[in-house]
Amino acid sequence: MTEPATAPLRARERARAELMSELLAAARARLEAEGSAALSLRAVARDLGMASSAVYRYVPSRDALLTLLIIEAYDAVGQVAEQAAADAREIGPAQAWLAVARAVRRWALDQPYSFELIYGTPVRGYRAPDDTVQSALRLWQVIIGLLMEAGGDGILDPAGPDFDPAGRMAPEAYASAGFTDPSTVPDDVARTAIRSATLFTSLVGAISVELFGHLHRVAEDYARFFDVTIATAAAGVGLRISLD
Amino acid sequence: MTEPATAPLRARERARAELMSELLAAARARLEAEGSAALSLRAVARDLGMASSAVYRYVPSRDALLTLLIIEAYDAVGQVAEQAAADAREIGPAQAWLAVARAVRRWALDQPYSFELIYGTPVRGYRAPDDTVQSALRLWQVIIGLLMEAGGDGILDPAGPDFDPAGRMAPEAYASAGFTDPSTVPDDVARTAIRSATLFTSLVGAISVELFGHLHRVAEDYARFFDVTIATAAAGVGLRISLD
DNA sequence: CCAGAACTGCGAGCACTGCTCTTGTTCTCG
DNA sequence: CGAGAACAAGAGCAGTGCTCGCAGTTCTGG
Repeated sequence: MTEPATAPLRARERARAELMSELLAAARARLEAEGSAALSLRAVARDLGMASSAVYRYVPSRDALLTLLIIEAYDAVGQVAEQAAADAREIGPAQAWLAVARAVRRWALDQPYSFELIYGTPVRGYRAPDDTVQSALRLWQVIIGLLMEAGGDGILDPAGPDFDPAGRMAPEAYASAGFTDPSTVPDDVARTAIRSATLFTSLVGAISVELFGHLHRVAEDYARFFDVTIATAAAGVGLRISLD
Repeated sequence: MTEPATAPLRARERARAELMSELLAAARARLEAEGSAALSLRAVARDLGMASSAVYRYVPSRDALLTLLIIEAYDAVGQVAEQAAADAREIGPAQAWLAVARAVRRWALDQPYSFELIYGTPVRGYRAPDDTVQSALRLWQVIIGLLMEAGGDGILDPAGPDFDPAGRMAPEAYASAGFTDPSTVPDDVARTAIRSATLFTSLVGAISVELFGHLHRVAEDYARFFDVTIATAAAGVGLRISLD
């Protein structure tokens, strides 16, 4: 009675929204604690003190719940990268990339199960719905931004092979940059796209390898090894990072 | 009566060994078909026409069965790498590395679930027993061998940062090369070790990123992108690969 | 040769999972 | 107020890993 028109059905909706966020919080807690494989809908229901069947009023399936957590994770890592890039604006794109990479690694080490959720083995039978790509793109855009800036500064001098500039990336990759017709994409933009993918790969690779235990008894100082790996890959695309 | 001394208990042992290999074959088949998460001991038992409880006479747990498959997978990928390196002996270490990387990628694409099993998210609650490291090392040794060869040829001219040569790798890493005292490891060997880790990281990273769907709508020609990524990383450690 | 030990397989059962369906309750809105 | 939507709970199904007791088989040593 207090609110007109738009508000009448708020009571229930608010309860729903509240429970939904509690549900997500509980799910995230279990995820961080035990990993995605052990995330059980029944356990989350118990945490909330409700029957497991009731949870299905809010989430259509366990996979859907995971999808929500995946989006959260993509956003979290994207936000971390954006923040790191913003903080490092003055030290130049090469050192900024190192800062971003370190921040992402830090995030991954702090919440390994969230990292696994998005960059590890995909959940079986799971195909990423389009809801996730928007969030997944945030990290990419940070990388591309840094490369564009470096290109503008004339810093880029790749040590690796110089790539065919056109036709190697998917058209959608350019669409987000505003190029509706792939044939109009300038060569340097195309090159930037490929290079960004290489940087992305080295970042995910370096963290995965460390987090999944493949450096066990191989490297000793993981942080240092990470820096070296990132710097090496960056050098390949023309970003010269100086370490310490 | 036919065989003396050593052979009398063969009947049982042979049956056991035979069933064990059938069991592994069935498990591998299910793994390749549906992935490690869906690998159920009961299903394997059904495939063999025996009760699930009987399987526990041969394998102590599901995780132990996975461990066996993990070792098989490590050996398979190691064997693939060794073969590729042997076949490419004449084209020089740089191009040989490209050939090895391509062969490993091919293997991963052909049996993605096996790749995931060893280089994807580790199975929850699972800690690799020492049985696996021996097999896991085979791929490393191929990489190190190629780098040593390249170092001997004087090809290496890293574009990336020049690493501190000593103290960065774990002592065990050198032990396998015969250096019991890490302080006696020559600088160039230490550098080779770090570089091998970088190459390894780029290889695993490039395959993971492709296989786990992160290039979806980003790259178009995955094989080409893979080559570029490998060549870029290789350039960072001084291996100059030329792509056709 | 044959008794006892070791090995092998089976079925039932426990606790857990995702998910569905039915029943009953509560809220909302015309 | 009263119809209908939204909600919560419980039972139940099919599946999982794993354990235990019971039965048969095979090997081994006296």
